[in-house]
Amino acid sequence: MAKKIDKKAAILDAMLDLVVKRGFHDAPMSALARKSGASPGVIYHYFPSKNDLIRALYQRVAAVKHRAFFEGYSHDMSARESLLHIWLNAYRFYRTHRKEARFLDQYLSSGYCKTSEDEEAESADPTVKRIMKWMRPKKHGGVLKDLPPEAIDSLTLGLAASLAKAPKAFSKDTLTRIAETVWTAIAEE
Amino acid sequence: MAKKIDKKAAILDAMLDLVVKRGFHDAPMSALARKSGASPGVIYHYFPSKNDLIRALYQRVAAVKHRAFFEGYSHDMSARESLLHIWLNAYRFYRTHRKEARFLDQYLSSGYCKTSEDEEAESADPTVKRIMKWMRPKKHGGVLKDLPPEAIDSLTLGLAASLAKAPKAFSKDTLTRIAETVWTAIAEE
Amino acid sequence: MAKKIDKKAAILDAMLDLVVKRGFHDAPMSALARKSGASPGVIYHYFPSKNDLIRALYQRVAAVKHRAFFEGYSHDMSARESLLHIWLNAYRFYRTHRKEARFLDQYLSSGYCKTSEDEEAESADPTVKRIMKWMRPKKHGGVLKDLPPEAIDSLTLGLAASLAKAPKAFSKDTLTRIAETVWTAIAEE
Amino acid sequence: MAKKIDKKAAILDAMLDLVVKRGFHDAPMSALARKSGASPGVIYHYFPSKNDLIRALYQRVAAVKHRAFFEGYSHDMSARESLLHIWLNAYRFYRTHRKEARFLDQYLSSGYCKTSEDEEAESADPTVKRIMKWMRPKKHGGVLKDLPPEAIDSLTLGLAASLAKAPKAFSKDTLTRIAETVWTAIAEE
DNA sequence: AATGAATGAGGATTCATTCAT
DNA sequence: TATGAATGAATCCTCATTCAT
Repeated sequence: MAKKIDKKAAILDAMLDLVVKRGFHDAPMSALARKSGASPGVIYHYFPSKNDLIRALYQRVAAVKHRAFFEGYSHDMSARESLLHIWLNAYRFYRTHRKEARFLDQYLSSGYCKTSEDEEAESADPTVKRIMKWMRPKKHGGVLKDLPPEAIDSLTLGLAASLAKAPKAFSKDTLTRIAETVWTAIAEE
Repeated sequence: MAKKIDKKAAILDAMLDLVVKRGFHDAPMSALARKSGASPGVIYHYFPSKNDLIRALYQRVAAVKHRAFFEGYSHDMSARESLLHIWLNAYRFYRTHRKEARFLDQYLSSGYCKTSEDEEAESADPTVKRIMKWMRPKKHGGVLKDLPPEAIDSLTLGLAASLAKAPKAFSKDTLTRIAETVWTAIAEE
Repeated sequence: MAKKIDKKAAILDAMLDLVVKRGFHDAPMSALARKSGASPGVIYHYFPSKNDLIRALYQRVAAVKHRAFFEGYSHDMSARESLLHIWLNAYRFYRTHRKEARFLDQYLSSGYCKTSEDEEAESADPTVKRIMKWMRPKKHGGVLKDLPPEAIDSLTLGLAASLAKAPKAFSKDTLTRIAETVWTAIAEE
Repeated sequence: MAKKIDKKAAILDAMLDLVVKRGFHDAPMSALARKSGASPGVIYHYFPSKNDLIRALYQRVAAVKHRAFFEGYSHDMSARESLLHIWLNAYRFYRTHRKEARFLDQYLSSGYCKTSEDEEAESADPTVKRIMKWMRPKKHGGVLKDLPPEAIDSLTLGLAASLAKAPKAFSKDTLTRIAETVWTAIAEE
């Protein structure tokens, strides 16, 4: 039964690699079989279809990302502390999971996911809910300037993702400085 | 001969639509033929292969985007004015060319382009060169805070692109306010 | 009108080249157009179809070959002289028309010609008829040993064709010696 | 696993038929699939491409031919006996394998084989090497007259192939007589 | 006569998926 | 569970041929 999990994981790993290296177009099941060491037959034993397999991969990656983002986060942090903490976590995740980052980019832009369930799952999480409470403009009960949510997202997590794509990693100091700059820019007062 | 251009354009238009609606995976030439009203044969008369066709589409889109970004820009603008101007142009472009925006996202994340020629062409432009001169940290001869280029890019054009993805358009006032917030955040002093 | 002939000839020349270089499979009209400098349209002005074009080419080649074989032949030669003369002509033709030789090989083995008219035309020639009279076993009124016609053909013209395929040309002396050896082998007495 | 071989063989058989009946041009994979009873998919499971399939067919045919030529041959035969034996074998092979003969003609003249590996394999065989030792002019250590190798080949195997193309088979007596005529013609003394 | 864009059936090949073993 | 041969529709692309100009 450990085997089961291993094989499933191996298949997902191989698909991750494949999609990152060659794109969703040009990621055939035959190549997946070769790469993963699983026969076409077993792949379909574990996943009902290619679509399901890819969605499963997305969910695995999303779960890992979610865990990484909130690692070490505690409810008694201030809004500022929370943001800085999560922001650094995000950078670290994107930096240490470059394949996953590239996969997410592609998955989200490719329209491979037709359903909107994906995000719903995310926003159902109580921790996320709590954070979202103050991660919004003051006039909506939060602590931030009056900026559209898209702007807030882009200026925080979007920035972390962009920075993680740089060829070299940034020092914690640099990152903290940047995070504080951002905080100043978006926080009210 | 006007027809020639028309047909080529029609094919590219149809491919843009197709990729945006269904993704690079699931954008077969047969569907393109149907959509564009061109026979499979002629498509290959105009483009040597599907790859070339997609690259040509990218180049067309990139050229339009480039023109849009610098529309109305003049060399006697101050750094601040330039940024605000281009930033608004970018937002407008992404807003009025949503298909193009989605295509670019997908093209760049899918690895459909293996060559790096694409960006090189962009940065060879003299206007871009001139702007890039001051769009960098003060210590490198620019007017900005000491931030990595990825951060600058994300905080400016990345933000514009994100905002453009919002369901509703923002008023010019809102946009200007956001742009100024950003300027304050990244400009030195 | 000289142009007409030139263009037709250019097309046939190009096809000869094409077939010899790439084979009947892989000799598309598009390549022919490129090579010959004629547009697809004109090719179809001169030849009703690809099949006809190839048959026309065959006929041109066959005619040239026929002329070459009987060049300098005169009716007052003895059987032995005739054979030697024609045999040397054949060798010379295959040697100086290597493309034509390769084309003939291919044309005849490929079944591109479904009709048997091709050979009929040849054997209708009065000169050929006269020669064929004594190029047969004595008991059928000829001057040769009792060998099947296939053997005679192979030992004479077949041999000439084979020799012509050698990398280097043979001297006239060598050829004459070989021809005499053959004559001795197949002539009665 | 016997099935595997069967299917591969069935595919090759069908291709042999196809090429012989319709030529290399006009031997589409679709027709092959129909004829062989294999789906397009499996054909590509067994052979990476049409080219490889045809080369494989050639190699199979060449191997059969090779075996047939040397059937019953023993090293203690005299040169004369060897030649006669192999010559008769050759005739028999071409006579009983007319499709194979036509295929070889076409394969070799069509330039479908670009590689020269094909012949190399043949001449690496030790039996062939041994025979080739005396199948050459006396002055090169053989037992034959001073004739170019092309001539020797044409006068022996070429002749056998030609005879086999005759509508009717020849009696063993006739063949032996012809073989002896040839031997006399090419052997020294 | 000449062009070359246009056609669309047909070519080789791939690929998600199934199924006998 | 696992295999990998088998399927056949769908893919990208070609090619003989036509036709408006």
